[in-house]
Amino acid sequence: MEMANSVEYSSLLLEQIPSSYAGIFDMWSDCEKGSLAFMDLLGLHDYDSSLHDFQSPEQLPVISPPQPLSTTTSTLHETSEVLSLPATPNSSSISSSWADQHTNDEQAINVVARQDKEHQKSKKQLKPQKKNQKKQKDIRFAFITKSEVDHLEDGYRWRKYGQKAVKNSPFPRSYYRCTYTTCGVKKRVERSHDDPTLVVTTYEGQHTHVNPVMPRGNSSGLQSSCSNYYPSNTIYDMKLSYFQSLQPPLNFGSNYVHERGFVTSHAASTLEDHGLLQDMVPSSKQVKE
DNA sequence: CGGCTTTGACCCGCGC
DNA sequence: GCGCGGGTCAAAGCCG
Repeated sequence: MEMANSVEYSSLLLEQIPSSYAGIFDMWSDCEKGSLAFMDLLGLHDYDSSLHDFQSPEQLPVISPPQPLSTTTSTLHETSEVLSLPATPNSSSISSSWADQHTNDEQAINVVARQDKEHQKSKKQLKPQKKNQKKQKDIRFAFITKSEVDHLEDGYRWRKYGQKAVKNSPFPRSYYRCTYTTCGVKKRVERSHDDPTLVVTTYEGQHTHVNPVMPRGNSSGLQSSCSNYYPSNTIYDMKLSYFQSLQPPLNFGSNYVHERGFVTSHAASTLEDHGLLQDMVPSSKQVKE
């Protein structure tokens, strides 16, 4: 029943993903409405009992990374440029920089979305507070990244607060919390035991603040709509960018796209000068639209 | 010294 | 009721 809906929903969204979409692997629903769907990846292993109820990884459409994303360090640095990272990404306050972390890594993979009905049967509820928080809007999404580093830089600052061994997996799961005082966003990071090169990152909650790392110039629409908690680049960006391509209501100008260093399939068709971005843009042949 | 990671202990839900 | 597994806490240690 519920599950059926979830699957449907997932399929629906998946269909909208350009197979060549550069690096975006999940979707974020309208943040304004607070109707965010819960995005999860499936089938990696028992990574979350609430996540693996619909497909095996083999069944998932794999989104091929754009060609230029090679595994070399240089390319990855290039990538970081493409993503318009801050000039000083290696801020000591950040657990690790994009460049550092992406040494040798590649881009990600695929995604499946679904509503997280189950998350409510959530875990620990030490305080009523938490209980409520959980029940309210547990925005959650996940994505798989092919990377040698576990903790991918997403522009926010995270503090690790736990690590647990995962059943049936040699790889532990790490728990991070956003360091911003009033922000309760968490994220879990773990490796797939099926394919150790895959890293599953699950975000939980919404940031209630601006990206501390990248107070980038206000680029329009997104600010107003997804406002303060959108990160400046990388994964969140990709996510948002992708979502933009699906749902135009947000004012997502080409400037923004360009500046952000990420081009959705939608935007790509309208942009002429991508510069390095071209590396991230799927060739027209690949774009299914 | 502040911020972060590590890690064992603890809590809780769930299945048997 | 008990054991297991997942999630969190918090003290201790590390590091710049």
